[in-house]
Amino acid sequence: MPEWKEVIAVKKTTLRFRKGALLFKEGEPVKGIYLLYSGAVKVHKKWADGKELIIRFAAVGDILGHRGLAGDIYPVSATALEDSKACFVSNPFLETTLRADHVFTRTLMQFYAAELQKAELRMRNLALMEVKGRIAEALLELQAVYGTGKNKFIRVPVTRQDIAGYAGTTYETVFKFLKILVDAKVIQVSGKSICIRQPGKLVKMCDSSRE
Amino acid sequence: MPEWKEVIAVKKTTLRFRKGALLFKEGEPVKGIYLLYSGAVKVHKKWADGKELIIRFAAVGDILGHRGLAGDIYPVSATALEDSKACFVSNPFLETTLRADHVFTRTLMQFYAAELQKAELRMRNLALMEVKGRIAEALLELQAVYGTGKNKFIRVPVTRQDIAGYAGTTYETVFKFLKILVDAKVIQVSGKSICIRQPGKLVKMCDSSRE
DNA sequence: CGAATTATTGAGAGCAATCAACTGATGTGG
DNA sequence: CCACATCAGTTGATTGCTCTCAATAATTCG
Repeated sequence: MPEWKEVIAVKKTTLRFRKGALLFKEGEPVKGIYLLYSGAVKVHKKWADGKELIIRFAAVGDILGHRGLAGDIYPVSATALEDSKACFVSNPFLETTLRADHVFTRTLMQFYAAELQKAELRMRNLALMEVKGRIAEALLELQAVYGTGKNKFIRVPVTRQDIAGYAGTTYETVFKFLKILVDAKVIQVSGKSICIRQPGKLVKMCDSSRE
Repeated sequence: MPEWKEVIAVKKTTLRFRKGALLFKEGEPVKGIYLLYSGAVKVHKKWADGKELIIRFAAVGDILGHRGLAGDIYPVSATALEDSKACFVSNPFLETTLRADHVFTRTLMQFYAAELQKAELRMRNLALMEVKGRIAEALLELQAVYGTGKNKFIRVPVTRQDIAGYAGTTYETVFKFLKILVDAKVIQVSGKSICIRQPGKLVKMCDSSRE
């Protein structure tokens, strides 16, 4: 866990969340931010018809709920992908820290700037890549965020529904494309775990000429 | 212009940019940030085949190039939509200000947080809305950013190419949909100017049930 | 006035969403 | 133990939208 994040981790109000539990919900008043201690969390935003887009996947050490710093209500929801623990930092405590520790404030600002760059990259991908490419993106992103364990399998249980939610497509489309990838031996699926066997081929199959 | 931005505007190194001129370019080393004094600027990001996505439209008072704070090179380009003036703030000066003025640093951080929220909203729209809805978004966004002058026309010259670039679609598709909107008397076009006559109907025609 | 660029329009193809059907696993009541 | 229901996972067919390409019209510019 990056050192700077320990500044806010001093306040050890650790909360536990069962798989599927909500850390916070879109529209609720902002009470503070969370620092993920263990587990995995998805941040998502609703749309019509029960559709939603997964904004990002958060791993151990990541900050959650910081979007709320700009307003009074959370613009997104956060749901545990597996049993997780998170350190909760209340707004008053955060305020005090921001006022007292200017280095921390600057580091947090740079963290925001970096998040913004990622968001822009993702905006571009969502707008210009076609669905296959976005699904590939989702897989690569999951691996980048959570890493791989034994057998090179991605270290988090993901449903096809989640992949669809991240790629901005439907369950069925994800299903069909994953099947193609499995048949081509580019990836391997076992239960809720996925293993990327040939990342290069994966990218190539999405013909999405990268920047 | 918001007061707080004047903190960095003290340094009056005002630069002029002709319509179409680049303020900075994707991939170039970051030299500083810009504060737009007059005119209008688009921020865009390249992709394959000469395609690009317009990340945002900036109006007078907006900050440009701040994404670069997180890295050494600009992740995006900025191009003047019309003759513009921008106050350039070099990195060293910005560094000094950030170190000295902590209130400014905090305000800038909150600005980032707000930008992040906007980016997420846009991510969701780009991923889940269909093309018509995204074009409508583009029009409404342009009006929100630049406002309207006499005749209620949006106060900036926009090409259909730019609308396509913002909506993540093609020139022809924008052309055809705008024609439908004009025929339905929802909007009005005159040269490079656009006027939204019936915003409600515009939203409805995109069937995109809003949040 | 001719050339080159840009605007406009139509036809066609391809992709992905939707819908519907099927499979198999699990559970429930008789 | 079996018949039935339920539900998630899986697959195919269809439809509609949007991109691409191409052809024509209009405009700018030399």
